[in-house]
Amino acid sequence: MRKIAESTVRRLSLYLRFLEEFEEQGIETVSSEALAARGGTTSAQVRKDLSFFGSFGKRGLGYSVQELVQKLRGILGLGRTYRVAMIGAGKIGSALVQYRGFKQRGFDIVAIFDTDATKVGRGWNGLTVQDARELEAALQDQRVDIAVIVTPADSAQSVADRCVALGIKAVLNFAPVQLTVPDDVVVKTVNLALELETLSYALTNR
Amino acid sequence: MRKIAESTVRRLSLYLRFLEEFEEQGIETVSSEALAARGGTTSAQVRKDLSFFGSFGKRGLGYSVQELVQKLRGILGLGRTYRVAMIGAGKIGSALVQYRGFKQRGFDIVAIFDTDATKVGRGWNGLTVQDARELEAALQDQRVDIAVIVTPADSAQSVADRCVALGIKAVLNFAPVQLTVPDDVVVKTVNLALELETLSYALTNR
DNA sequence: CTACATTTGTGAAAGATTTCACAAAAGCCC
DNA sequence: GGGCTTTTGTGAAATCTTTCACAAATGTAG
Repeated sequence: MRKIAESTVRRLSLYLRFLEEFEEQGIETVSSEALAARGGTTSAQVRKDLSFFGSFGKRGLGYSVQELVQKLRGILGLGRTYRVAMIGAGKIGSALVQYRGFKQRGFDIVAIFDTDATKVGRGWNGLTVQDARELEAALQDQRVDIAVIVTPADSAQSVADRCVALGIKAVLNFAPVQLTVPDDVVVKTVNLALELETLSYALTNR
Repeated sequence: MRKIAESTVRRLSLYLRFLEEFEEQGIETVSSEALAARGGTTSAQVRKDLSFFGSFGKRGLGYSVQELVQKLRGILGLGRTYRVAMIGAGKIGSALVQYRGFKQRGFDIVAIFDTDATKVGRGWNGLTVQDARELEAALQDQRVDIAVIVTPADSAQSVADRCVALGIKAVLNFAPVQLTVPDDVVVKTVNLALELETLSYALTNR
């Protein structure tokens, strides 16, 4: 498939959210203009984004909300469930585990690890925290699609390396470091410091 | 000042992190090449990014680590402290409050709010959770630079509106909604669902 | 002091993304 | 069915971002 810009994928994901809202409200069709207004972009952008994947609309009418929801789910790969392992049972991990949207969208947390002996063995939303030293043993015989790294900065890279060695191809990283992984592994890093600094920059340069 | 791309600002923020590492290691000068290698970009990109703000290097030698750290701090507006109000005392809020990098970089949390009566009045890292209904009363007579919104999705917009009314010009939003604010207010949204879906897209289209 | 090795800073070229603008399709009304 | 209105899908143009490539500094060694 032709290479699609990350910005496009992010917008598709947003459109999906808005379409789901519309669906709940019982709205049956929507124009690119309406979708754009909801998402703070332009109708041309919406049409262009969708056009990379096909033509889903009806001229003169707009898009069927239901149909577009399905198409976008398909495009984004949300027609299946993903098995997620969380490494790090600290505050952020805890917050994530309880985040409903996770499960709702088909991301099932199937294992949680930590190195802290006081945490290992404790229950966590129906799962038991396992010893991070046993990562390999625990994950060898079960499929994991996505690793969420919520460890301190200094262990994040070594955890990532071990996940890669286990064959995991997608990592969501909350540790404030730049992870190095092979080309066939995708990493998304959520770096709070970066977000704060873009705010600080914006506040300074006005 | 000429408009600078957000991607550039984010990279500057990354460079700063790497330079601080170098500084700790006692490295005194660094080339654009070395900085690029650390950050997974190219030397031309590093030089171009910096060139928007001045010329900080010495030809044939590179950049003084110490000097560049200072320049970048200045550019990013990190030469001061920011007063942060957190609205929502749930798990994510809790994780953020304990995140060291926050205070370390000059972002001081000065107030925490929640609507939940069982949380109001409780101590939280040296602060007392205040009733969110009293947001205006509590913030009217003290400066707040940044609001961090960590509420459920359905109250995020109304909280944002109230922050805007109080004159707050920067918002870091963790609620999974698109916030609408006037042009002179900056919003950064950290949307977990979006990140997961770009991963899911990447896993699907390979 | 000169030749040489580096490495910056920056116009220009290449590449990517967004916006424009309009023909083509589709429904609606008479 | 014909004319009118709406709205898509998409090449082309405009804009933005990254990469290239090289002259200009700067230090070093002989």
